[in-house]
Amino acid sequence: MKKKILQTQPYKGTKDWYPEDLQERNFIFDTWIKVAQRYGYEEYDTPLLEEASLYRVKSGDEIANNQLYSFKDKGNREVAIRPEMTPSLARLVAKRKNELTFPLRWFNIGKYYRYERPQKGRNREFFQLNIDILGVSEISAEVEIIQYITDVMREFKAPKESYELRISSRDLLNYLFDEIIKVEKEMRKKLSRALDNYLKMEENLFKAYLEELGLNREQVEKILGFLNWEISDLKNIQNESKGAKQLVELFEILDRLNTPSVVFSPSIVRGLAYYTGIVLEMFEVKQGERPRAMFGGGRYDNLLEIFGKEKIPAFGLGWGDETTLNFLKYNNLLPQYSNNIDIFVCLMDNKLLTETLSLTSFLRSKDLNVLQQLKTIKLSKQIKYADRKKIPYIAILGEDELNKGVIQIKDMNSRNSFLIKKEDIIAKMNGS
RNA sequence: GUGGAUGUAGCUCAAUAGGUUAGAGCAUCGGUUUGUGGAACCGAGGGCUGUGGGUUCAAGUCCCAUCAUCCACCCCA
Repeated sequence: MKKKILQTQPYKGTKDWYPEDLQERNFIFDTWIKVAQRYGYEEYDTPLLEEASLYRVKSGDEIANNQLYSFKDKGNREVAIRPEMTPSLARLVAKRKNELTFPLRWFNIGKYYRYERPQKGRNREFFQLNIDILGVSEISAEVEIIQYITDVMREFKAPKESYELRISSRDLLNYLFDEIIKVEKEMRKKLSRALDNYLKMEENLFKAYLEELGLNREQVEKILGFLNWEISDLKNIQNESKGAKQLVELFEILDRLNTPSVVFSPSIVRGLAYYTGIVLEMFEVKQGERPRAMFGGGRYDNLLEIFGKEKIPAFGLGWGDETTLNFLKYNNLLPQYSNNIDIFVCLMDNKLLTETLSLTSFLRSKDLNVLQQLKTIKLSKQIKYADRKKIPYIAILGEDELNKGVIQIKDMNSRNSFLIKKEDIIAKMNGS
């Protein structure tokens, strides 16, 4: 019988996280968390598994069926691995709606699965930060989340020109559809997708595409006009369009706050699902390349409808790990890898094992991260090992040191070593 | 789901036109005498050439299938 040899590569669309990789990921997570807490947001979590129906309520949604990892459990329940956070968030909020104190400011960093064709920045398993504010219908909610984004980018030390936060409004889009070109439901869907692609396509091709969809010349010209609107144009229609009014207000505030890298961009649409007002999308800007989307978010005021509860105004975003990692790598903003080990304790002789271990325990009790050599090999090998691991100090406790009642400490950078009483080690290491 | 490109050691790549036992650099491990690292020199391990089948005296190389990766669509809740 031939033995089946297993492959070492991970399941399609997933990846392994070696210590160096995990440290990069944690750098992102730590930054997200640190800034979120600075804004008073509280962390929550939900199960990885949910009943599949939670994602199927938006019936007819092909995506929910095709890209959902789902299966029947042993009790014949249809279960799905969560592909996004928002329905779960809605569930948690709906369940305790009457006892929660609004506004609610919550965040979570979690793992998600989507069954789709992997490509750059898009895997089947991915992580996402979800940060949401619930219970505020005013534009100040948008402002706060945008400030959060800006602060995270600042923590990342991302140059202003390396990214661009594009903002638009679903209400403004509806104004275009209802008042300017007057189109019906089906056409809106197709048009929304087309608009989303505007910046990717050449203008002639874009025009041709719109005509192909069945729009007349006049409508096409009006759409192109719309796509070139700036905030100043919105001021003229403030009284007719709620979206325009909100965008004008939002950008006035962002301007006064000197918010970097934010632009009004009428082509931002963001999916079709539940967004109701302001929508935004973060883009990575590279020289000589088309900007690439990093993450997005928006206002979704109909959140609790599926649970038969009263609506709650909400604004939030989902920020993925992979695109962010690519962004930080490209801009060289990731910290150098470090294993955080402070000192390496050599083992000179098996007879000295207990003495050595108690030295190590002592150092650990002083809050140092200590790596202990566990078998006696040549000292040069031990030092080499510590060097490879870039440990800044090593401690040597042999017969000589033991007789004198001292420890030998070696500073790996200066290559100097000195004898010292173990009680004085901490002060010496901090002082030097 | 559609179209295209690519799979050789941990990594980057070689292997004339199909022709011995698939090579090199980097990395890893060991040694250059026994309590002191980075260099240099010497040496070792590591490959079912992604997987399965086919053609052939002979396949890393040609053909088919399959899996995976990358790119462009689709989509992005």
